[in-house]
Amino acid sequence: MGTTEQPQRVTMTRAARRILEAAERLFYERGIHAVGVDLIAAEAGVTKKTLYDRFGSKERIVVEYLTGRDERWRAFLARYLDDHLDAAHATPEARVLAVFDASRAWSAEYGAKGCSMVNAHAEISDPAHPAFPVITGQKQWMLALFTRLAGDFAGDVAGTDADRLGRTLMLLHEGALVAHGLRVFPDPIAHARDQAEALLRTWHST
Amino acid sequence: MGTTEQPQRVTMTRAARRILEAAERLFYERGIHAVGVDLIAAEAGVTKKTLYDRFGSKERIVVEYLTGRDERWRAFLARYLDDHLDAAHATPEARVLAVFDASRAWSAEYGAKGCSMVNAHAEISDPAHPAFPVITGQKQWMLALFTRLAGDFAGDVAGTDADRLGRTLMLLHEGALVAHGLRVFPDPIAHARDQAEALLRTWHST
DNA sequence: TCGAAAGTATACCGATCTGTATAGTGGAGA
DNA sequence: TCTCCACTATACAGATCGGTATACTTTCGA
Repeated sequence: MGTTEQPQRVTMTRAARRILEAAERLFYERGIHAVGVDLIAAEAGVTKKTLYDRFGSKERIVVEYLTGRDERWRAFLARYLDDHLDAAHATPEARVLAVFDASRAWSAEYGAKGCSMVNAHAEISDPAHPAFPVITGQKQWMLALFTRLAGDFAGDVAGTDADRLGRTLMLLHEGALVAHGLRVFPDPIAHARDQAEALLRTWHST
Repeated sequence: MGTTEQPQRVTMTRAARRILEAAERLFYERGIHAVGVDLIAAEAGVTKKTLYDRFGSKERIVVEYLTGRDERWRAFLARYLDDHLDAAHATPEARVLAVFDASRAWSAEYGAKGCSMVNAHAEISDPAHPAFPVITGQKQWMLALFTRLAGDFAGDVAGTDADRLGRTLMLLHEGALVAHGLRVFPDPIAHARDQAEALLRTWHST
């Protein structure tokens, strides 16, 4: 083994990008198992040889799909907060509500079928699947985010109150994504935002 | 066409029941597209001929799986409320919280991977699929249930307040099911219950 | 200029997919 | 007793699955 092996990294050529774009759209809209590699290659205008030269396996494309979407969401959120909050003077309340606003904007454009992580988890049963940590990692990251923001708001000593509030915000947000994807009622993320606002208003009296 | 056609109804023989039981378990644990009819037949200890004689198609088994699970959940809930509430004297608060308690008990036993409707929706893209109304119907039923209970609690004139509260309870509950399936944090349904309790306590001051 | 990398085109592999065909068995009711 | 009917057993059809092989072309930087 003279050369350094790097079986992990994908060389992101132009064709690879088109493949990933097609896969992201198809996986999200139709589900992972319902989409074959032949269809992905065809939609990307690429031969299967190229697809396997770049990614090596379908499983790999799935992992890349989920990590890519997660990264784009986090970048979208960071930019949204930058654009809509005065970093120095924004209140803790405003920060929390801005997350819901960002999620609403994201979902309106890219989230017609709800959360891609939840949907992927429905299709992946094996916890040893390489996509599993991506899915759970995204949820843990969101929970940590809400908990941190809740800590800024609640300002208690032990942090248990921040945990409680963070988890409640997480549930409201997660429920809103599901309700959005399933069209349970109109604009559920806006409703979640309003209820988060009311929750923060009355929080210290619980 | 002398005989009355009834292509809808499935004759529920003993073999059909075993097929459905196997399908329910496999579909829920591994996903719908990941499970083939050969596997279902094998797990049920039945030949494929019998499977197709009873159900006619895999799609039909999927519909029967979802409707069956929905019916069982509603029966479970009704029985739970009967057993844990004094029908005549239970307060509106207690009724709402009992729904969360029932959901927690159900999920502990049958809901390790979250909501089967949400998971099925992740795999079914076509709104014309016969399973679609089953999925959306279950969510609408739950929303109507929460809204009705919220109406008993809020007791306003126009019902808009009941709608608001019902939707919030729906989001909390839906989020808890997702968090439970993804193991985002321990016992999210109990947390949702506690937060619903706090929400009802402070509701009239919003 | 020349060689490596990235790409196309096409054909193929074995496995698995949903669904069907044929032939036969066992039991229960009229 | 005879006739449905639910069932087993096995084989097969045609399509699609993920993945590979062979041969050729394009692009581009050292």
